[in-house]
Amino acid sequence: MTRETLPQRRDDAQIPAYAARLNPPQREAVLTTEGPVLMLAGAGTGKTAALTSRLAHLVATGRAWPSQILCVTFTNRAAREMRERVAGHLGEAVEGMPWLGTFHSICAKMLRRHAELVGLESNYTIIDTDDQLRLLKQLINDNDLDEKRWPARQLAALIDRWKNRGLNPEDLDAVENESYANGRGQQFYKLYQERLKALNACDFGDLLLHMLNIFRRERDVLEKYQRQFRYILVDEYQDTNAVQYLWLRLLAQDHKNICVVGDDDQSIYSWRGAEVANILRFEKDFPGAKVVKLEQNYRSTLHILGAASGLIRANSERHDKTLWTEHDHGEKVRVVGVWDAPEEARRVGEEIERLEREGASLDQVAILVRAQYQTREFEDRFIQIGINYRIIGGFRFYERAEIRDALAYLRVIAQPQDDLAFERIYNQPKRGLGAKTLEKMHQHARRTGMPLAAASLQLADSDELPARAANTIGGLLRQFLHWREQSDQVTPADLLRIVLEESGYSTMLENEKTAEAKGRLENLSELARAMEEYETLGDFLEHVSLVMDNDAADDGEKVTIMTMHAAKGLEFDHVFLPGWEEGVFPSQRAIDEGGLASLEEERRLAYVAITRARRRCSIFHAANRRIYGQWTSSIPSRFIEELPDEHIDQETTLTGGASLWRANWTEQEDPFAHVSQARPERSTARGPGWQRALATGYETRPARVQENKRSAASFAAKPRTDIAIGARVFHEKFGYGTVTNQEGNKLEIDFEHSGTKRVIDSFVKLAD
DNA sequence: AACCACACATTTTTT
DNA sequence: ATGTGTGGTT
Repeated sequence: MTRETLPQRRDDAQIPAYAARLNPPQREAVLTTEGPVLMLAGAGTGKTAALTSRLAHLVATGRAWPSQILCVTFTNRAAREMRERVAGHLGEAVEGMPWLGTFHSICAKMLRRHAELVGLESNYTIIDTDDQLRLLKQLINDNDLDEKRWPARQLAALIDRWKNRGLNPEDLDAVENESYANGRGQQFYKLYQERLKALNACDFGDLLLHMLNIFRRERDVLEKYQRQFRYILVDEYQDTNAVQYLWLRLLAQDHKNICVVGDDDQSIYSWRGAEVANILRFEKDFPGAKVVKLEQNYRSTLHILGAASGLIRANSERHDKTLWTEHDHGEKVRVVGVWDAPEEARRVGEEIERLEREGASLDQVAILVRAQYQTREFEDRFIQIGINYRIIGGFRFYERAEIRDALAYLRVIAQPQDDLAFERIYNQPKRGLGAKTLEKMHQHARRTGMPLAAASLQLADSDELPARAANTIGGLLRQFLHWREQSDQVTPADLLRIVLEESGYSTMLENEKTAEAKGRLENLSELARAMEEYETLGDFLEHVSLVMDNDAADDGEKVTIMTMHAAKGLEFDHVFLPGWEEGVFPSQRAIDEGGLASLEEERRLAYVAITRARRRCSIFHAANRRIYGQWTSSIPSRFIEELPDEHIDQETTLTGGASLWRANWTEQEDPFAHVSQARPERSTARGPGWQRALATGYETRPARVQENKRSAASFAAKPRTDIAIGARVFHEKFGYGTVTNQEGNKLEIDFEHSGTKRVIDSFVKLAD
């Protein structure tokens, strides 16, 4: 961020390298090591530089070892950037910082050590939103609630909100409880938590909440961490929610060496529980806090800064800051009105081509949109005219079906209690197992309290299932036992390859001779490749669940297309901001639901977006746009009017000035007339990765899976004590019979009408 | 148990 | 418009 070299000072000799390029406020923030520090850092004012220098300073002056500093960020990207820059300061001499990471990854790490305190094992699974939703659906259906009337999504959102606020089920008040299914909110929250515990799993919110609960309940654990972390640094403090705040406060309350950095003008996450209030009341929480304001902007030209500052001034709830810069005016922010969205994409495309001709790097060009659906228009256009682009966010690598299937296999191997994963793949590839078999397995699992996989294995060893299904299930489960043994002996990547072959998953895709299947296979070998750097399966799975970003091989220069939210913390020479229309930005939701508060949040988002630009910023608005397949006309965003005139240049492709804008488009006869050019086919080009994967090859011989009595037995539930050899019993399917043999909870029964069968004790009742 | 057709919501944003 | 999830059909 700090690209400028400040005038050299005479006393340089006494200033360590990491502080030499800092301005006076930054330096103050770095050198004030003891006690609470609040760093109010406007956009582009070099807060990361200050933060990383502070880290370097703490280590270099011997105040703390890297392992004694807790440094929390909000996103993985920020953590990565921080790590790299600290490494730059400290050199190779110091081993990386173990406690630098996102709230979630740090809590996950802590929780592995203390899992037993909240009823989990240390190899617990972190489930994602998808699994969470499936789980909740099951709960809702099992408890005779109409999922149509009380959607799982709604419950998921509520639970998330509660967890963000640090509330356990028993902490809910009547109002909260009432918010789902007529007062069953608490009941379902509690059921959900119990279910997670049984699955040895937790969701994202739990990572924080469990650790907070532990800190609240277990003094000694808290004190251990309080002693360990002599210094605490928090990035993007304006984005912290209640749990994060409480968690930090507990950790810092002893020595109070906590330094938080943030900017209330860049608070754009209130919808997920972030409380700007946290940053506003920091001085009350930590009396005597040193407040440092960073106001010199090193990033943008004066016009860009002026436009952004003018816009944000329209907000009422904010700390007034005066950003200034030594840069020159540069070009004014351009505001361009066009007829419709395709024209918008054409214009942006043309300008990018011009920038390219002028020698600009595409890596320095970004298109920032309000919502994901806006990316499509640009994607189509760029494919057509051949501009390289990358879309950040959107469909993620780890969310693709084949990747999730592969991960599900690995999860079952790593964590036999992971029912959700097992359910996902028990018939994938198709094994001829269906809903009926699943129902049987569920029943048995519930009756015995065993995990689904274990219950299924036991079931398969009995005669409860049709022979074919039993064989299939038994075979699959024994494969899992085999893979589980392998998992200690081969690398995670090889394990995946073995599993994909032996399970028939690869074969399934190979038989499907479509381009799509090829792509899937390629994705899977990409996954295996990505796994090479992990030593244990557990490490890899944790990485996958916490670090969902996909920075796979980025070859060549590309234009970046992403949401404004995702762009926070980034900077580009050239920024395009399309879709500044009422209803798109500010979004319709913000307009009709949230009142002033959400409108101000949208405005902060606009501020964030504009301040990403270093040299040039162009704002577009279209008169017509297709949203959800519907053509809609719209008027320019109110944010455009709020930009100070002296910093912008307006233009429109329509006849007449901007003032006639509205009259112009309403009178146009046929808004659809020129919109109908054919779209090019989506490119399906595939790299050579897939052929390479085939050529490389590996053992493809099917597994020879031997009986594994030991592991099977280790799954077994407690045998019943009320049944003995000779007892007369009743079985729903086979009728009455006499027990002729008992081995653990497996019975051999001579049935009066069905002959001799092996069944599981929980399936029979004692006959009277 | 696999396949197909229809209805439906979905589009903010992320760990 | 597009994708998902449900329900009905073969």
